[in-house]
Amino acid sequence: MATPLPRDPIADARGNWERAGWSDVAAPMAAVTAIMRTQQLLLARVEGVLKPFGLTFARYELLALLSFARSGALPMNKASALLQVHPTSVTNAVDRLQDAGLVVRSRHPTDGRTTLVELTRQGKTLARQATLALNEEVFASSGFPEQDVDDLIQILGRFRRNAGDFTD
Amino acid sequence: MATPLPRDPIADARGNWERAGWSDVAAPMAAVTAIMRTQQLLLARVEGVLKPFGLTFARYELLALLSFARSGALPMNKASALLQVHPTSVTNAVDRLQDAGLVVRSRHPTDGRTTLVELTRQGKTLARQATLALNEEVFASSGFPEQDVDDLIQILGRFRRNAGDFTD
DNA sequence: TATTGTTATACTCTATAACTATA
DNA sequence: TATAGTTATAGAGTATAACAATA
Repeated sequence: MATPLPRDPIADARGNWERAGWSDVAAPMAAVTAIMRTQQLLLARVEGVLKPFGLTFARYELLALLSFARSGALPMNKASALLQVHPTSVTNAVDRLQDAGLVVRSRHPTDGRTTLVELTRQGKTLARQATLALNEEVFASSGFPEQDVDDLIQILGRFRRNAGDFTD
Repeated sequence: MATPLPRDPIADARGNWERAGWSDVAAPMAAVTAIMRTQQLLLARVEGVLKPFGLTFARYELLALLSFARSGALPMNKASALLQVHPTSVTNAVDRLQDAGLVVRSRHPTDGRTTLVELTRQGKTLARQATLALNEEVFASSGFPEQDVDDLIQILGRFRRNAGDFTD
């Protein structure tokens, strides 16, 4: 971890915005910037935990998704939709995971256009191990007090719904 | 924007965690995942606004930082520290911005090891235009209600301080 | 010796476009 | 015609290691 700065750079940026005459948007600017930075910190932490497993966050997310799929298998486009990433990103991730022996592709029984992805036994095991590591090393001490966790879930849930992520 | 999902995938993941017996970390997992997704949505929005200016978010951040520097110039390592990115990322960004005529490098007057970065007149103009566009098209309607903005700034500020970003 | 910055290299993820195969 | 997926290609950011120059 780098040396802490003597001052909060985002609070400083907010001050700069206000002095420039943009007071009306200074707070949202600060909030958006803080989300960017927080994501960066959390991602580094998560990837640090996943690295020993040979996984990136994107690939872990796919493994985790599959591990909770009822039938154990998902169509590529379903995975793309649920993970909210581009279809080519899924193709890429599945390629790597398949090379690592963690997933296999198979044909859809009735729709010949569709490719299914499924965890191998090895993939199931690794997904579970990686999840336990994340639970213990990241989520159990996330750095957010309990009330903040609840507030974040509410606030970001409203935002994501508003942004069109889901209708629910 | 892709078709909204019928259900919130993060709420579903939280339910999966609880059913797997990981109730104690289900909420922090959901909060962390929500931050990841929110960052993705915001970044896409920001980069969409910056694209017509030929800027990425990383390069814009550097321009904005320089535009608020008192002397108008910053050492590379100072920029790296304030933006909280790797020094090679700054080298890379400055290379591109210099190619575009938006910044120039110069020698530090007293420390020969240090390289200063400074906005050109063109860089100053573009930084201002891009900022006005972001203010208008992103921050003025960020998708967060005013109270949520304030809460986010508080919650994420606590987290970042706790993570060692700043001491303040 | 320590610091600053660059270079070379490599590895992510992402996106567009063109293409095949199937419905 | 529309959909599903792959391929090729490109570009982004990031990181490590080796190196040069300076303190």
